[in-house]
Amino acid sequence: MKRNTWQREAVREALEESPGFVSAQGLHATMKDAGSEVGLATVYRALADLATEGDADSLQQEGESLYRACTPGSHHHHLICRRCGTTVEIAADAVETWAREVATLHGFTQPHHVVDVFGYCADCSRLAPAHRIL
Amino acid sequence: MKRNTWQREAVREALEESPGFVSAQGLHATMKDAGSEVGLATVYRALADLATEGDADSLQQEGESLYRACTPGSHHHHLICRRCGTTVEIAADAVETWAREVATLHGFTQPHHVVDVFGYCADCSRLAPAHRIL
DNA sequence: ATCGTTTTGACAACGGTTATCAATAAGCAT
DNA sequence: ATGCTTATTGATAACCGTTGTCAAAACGAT
Repeated sequence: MKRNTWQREAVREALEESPGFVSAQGLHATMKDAGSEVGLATVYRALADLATEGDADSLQQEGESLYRACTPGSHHHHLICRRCGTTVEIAADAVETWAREVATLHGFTQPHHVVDVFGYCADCSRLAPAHRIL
Repeated sequence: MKRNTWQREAVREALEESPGFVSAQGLHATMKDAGSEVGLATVYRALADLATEGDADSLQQEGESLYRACTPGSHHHHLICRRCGTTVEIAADAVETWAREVATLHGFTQPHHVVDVFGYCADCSRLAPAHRIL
């Protein structure tokens, strides 16, 4: 049976207070700074649980998993700032149906999809002129 | 100045002969089995170069980077079989414009996007009935 | 309070990737 | 061809995020 511990709840709360996507290690550091004495392994486990339960979104960037609290049950995608990490949730039914259709068209079943848009948010666009070509 | 070595060319050719996405280590093993004596580090470097030059697509799955040769210059996405790795290149102008629009709408600049669809291809759907719920 | 089972957490181990650095070889100039 | 400069190679070590280990702690039912 699944048990409720203050650690898991602390991770959930810390995640909800984080503005954008955070890494497990980052969240652990934040929590430690805030005085919460939670083990690193526990943070990893709690985040993985939250993700499988649908209470958190996760994405992979540069070899590490990033997490973000999300409204449970709703399927959506993200618009993420490459510099500051600010994230906007975006829903796009058109993309959902497109993904399903293109999969079926090629005989694929049980389709999943990964759709994320990265860029520089308004603020960071202002601060950082294009010294990055991409 | 950029130099041409037989190692880099060997990696390019091995990648082009691979049917789906391959990992750096997998490609290295394949090449070694085929008698090509190329260092692992070199394979990593060559694949990274190919990806930045636009001659290879890359995606991240389960903590590792996978690569695939692609027609240079063309932007497209993939429909990937979760079981056998077979890959279909898909073009979707609708998704391209959608990504650009949603980014601009929220004030984001220099938008990139990651759009990949995973599923079980026709063959694998037949072989593996749904003992995986997702 | 007691008990059985789950969870925790410090640390080791793991796996993919990158850095190191001496040895090699590509490409240019002569 | 020869030498020279410098990018590249490759064996290995280091790195870093993540997961396994396992004894100790604690949840929840009784």
